[in-house]
This record gives sequence, structure tokens and C-alpha cells, in this order.
Amino acid sequence: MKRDSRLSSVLHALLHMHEADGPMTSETLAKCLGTNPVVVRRTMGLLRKTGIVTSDRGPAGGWRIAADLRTVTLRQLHAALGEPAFFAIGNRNETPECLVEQAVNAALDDTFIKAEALLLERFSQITLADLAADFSRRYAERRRQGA
Amino acid sequence: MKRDSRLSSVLHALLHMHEADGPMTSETLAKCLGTNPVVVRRTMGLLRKTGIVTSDRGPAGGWRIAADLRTVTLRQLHAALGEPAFFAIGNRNETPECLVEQAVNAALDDTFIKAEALLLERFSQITLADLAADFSRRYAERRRQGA
DNA sequence: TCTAATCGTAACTACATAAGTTACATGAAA
DNA sequence: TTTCATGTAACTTATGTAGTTACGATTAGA
Ligand code: FES
Ligand code: FES
Repeated sequence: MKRDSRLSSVLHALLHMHEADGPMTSETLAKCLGTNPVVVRRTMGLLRKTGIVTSDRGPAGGWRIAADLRTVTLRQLHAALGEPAFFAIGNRNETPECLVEQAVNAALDDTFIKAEALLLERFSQITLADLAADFSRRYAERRRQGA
Repeated sequence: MKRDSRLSSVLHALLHMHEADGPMTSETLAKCLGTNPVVVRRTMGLLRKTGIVTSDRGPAGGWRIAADLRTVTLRQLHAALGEPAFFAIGNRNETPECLVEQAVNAALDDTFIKAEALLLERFSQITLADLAADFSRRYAERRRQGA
């Protein structure tokens, strides 16, 4: 399957919205992301449902952040997107009769469950404010070097 | 996306082959796995290329394990399958110009690289012999309980 | 040698899901 | 009323495993 890049997309969009003065339109965001305005609306619409962003129609409308960057974690964003599966690999049969397959599933599940816990743990600890701060660091760094 | 269950499949097949006396045919394995003989050949063929199994044609032919179970790790099997991607989630753009997207990618990459390291680490430590032993434990347990 | 069993492989379909696109309705501002 | 912008349905595209059909190649054994 094709990889799900929606988390990456919304993070990118949210940080640009944070840097921007007023609301940003789907059109503008789509150009930033190199995609289509409808894709932006579809994806950002999921964040609207959980109150992370708001949207306004009509002239001077667009998308705005509606939450404190320090309180929004990557885990919350992942949840807002519907908790898409992290892994592209899985068991052939989740509830096997066969003891052989049960042994196989147990070994794989043990590993993947631990990896998922690690991912969720780290996602819980990273906020949008952290990413914004990292961007600022990179920006300052570029100005220092770029003359 | 449909999940890749080939690692699960080959583990299941290999353990059944370990329990069996002679070679097992694609037909038999397919019935075990609840799939098609061609799928078995296609997948097991990848293991043959790295010498983990051998196949023989003709009557009394089929698949046999060609390695010491104690030396074959899940990591080697994953490699033999072509190192399919672990994650169903990824960056929108792997080499962005934009500093915002670089900050986003850095955060996600950091997390996913650590999770992948964990997976590979654990996969390196689990051998087919471990799974066979776990199966034996489960088998003994069932006999003890099942009357 | 003939037959049947098996693998090897090509080619096609089925499936799942995000992404991309087109089209149009809805609503708000000036 | 016009224009800008979102909301959303519907359809297409892309990607890769899984499933299926078909047939060729090889080998054991009668
Ligand atoms: S794309 Fe990050 S520049 Fe808007
Ligand atoms: S399926 Fe495990 S029983 Fe063969």
C-alpha cells in the first residue's frame, strides 16, 4: 500500500498556519504542500472535528489554528486522523486455531505491540510548540550561515 | 492498504515443515495457511534464494528447511522477503526545501527510526528455534489441560 | 518411455486505501 | 449580486499484496 502521509501533511500545514498572520486558504496550503485544495480540505476537516482548527467560508476565509500549540501533541493529531495503522506488516490470521500460528502471532504481536507503545509514547511527548521551536532554530541557523 | 502478512506466512510454514517428517508440498502448505499453492511458491521462493529452504520437483518433492533453526532469525527472514516497509505512515516529501517541512520530517524520522531500530533489534534476537520451542510449550500445555 | 506429481513462472484479477481530480452546492463578505 | 472560499460527493489513479488460472519444466516410478 501507499504510505499514509496525512500526519506529515497536517503538521506542515499547521506550522505554516502558525507562521502566517491571518487564515490560510486551502488553495494556498495546497500550493505549499504540492497538492490539491480538496485534499487539504478533506484532511484538515478531520482536525476541525476535534477542534484543533477552524475554517471560515467566503472572502477572507480559510483555516486557522484554534488551540494552544503547547497542548497539541502528535498523538492527538494521529487520533484526529482516525488512528491510522502504524504498521504495514501484520499477522496472516488474527485468531488462529492452530498452535503453530498462535506461537507465530505471539512472537510478532509482542514485538509490534512494544514498537507501537514506543511510537505512541514519543508522539505523546511532542507538541506543535516543540516543532515550531525547532523550525525557529533552523531558521536562525540558516540566517547565520546563509549571509 | 492491505497489510503484508508474508513474514507471518513463512514462519507458519517453516514451523509446520519443522514438525513434518518429509518435504511438504505447496498444496499442503497452502491448505494449512488457507491460501493458494502459487502464493506459497511465490513467497517460499524468496526464502529459497537465500538458502533457508530448498524445493524439489516431481513426485515426493516439495519444500524442506535447509538451515539450522537456531541460526535463522526473524530479521533474516524479513531480509529474505526483500525488507518490506515496516510502517504504513511516512513523510509527504523526503527531501524538502522548506524549513518547516524539514522540521516536521526530523521529528517524525527521529521517532520512526527509533521504532524501526527496536523492531530490527528484536527480530535479530528471535530465532526459528525459539518459535519452535514456544510451540512445544503450547502443545504440552494443551495436552495437560485438554485431557 | 509414459504418467503423474510438483515446482517455476507469467499474466491477470481482486482488494484496500490514500491521493488526486472534477463538479457543484453552500455560505459569507463587500 | 458577485466573488471567494469551504463542504462534499463521486470518480480516477497509484501502489503493492493476495488470489487465481494456465502452462511449461522436471523428476520419480511403473
Ligand atoms: S511549503 Fe513549506 S513552504 Fe509552504
Ligand atoms: S495450519 Fe497451522 S495447522 Fe497447518
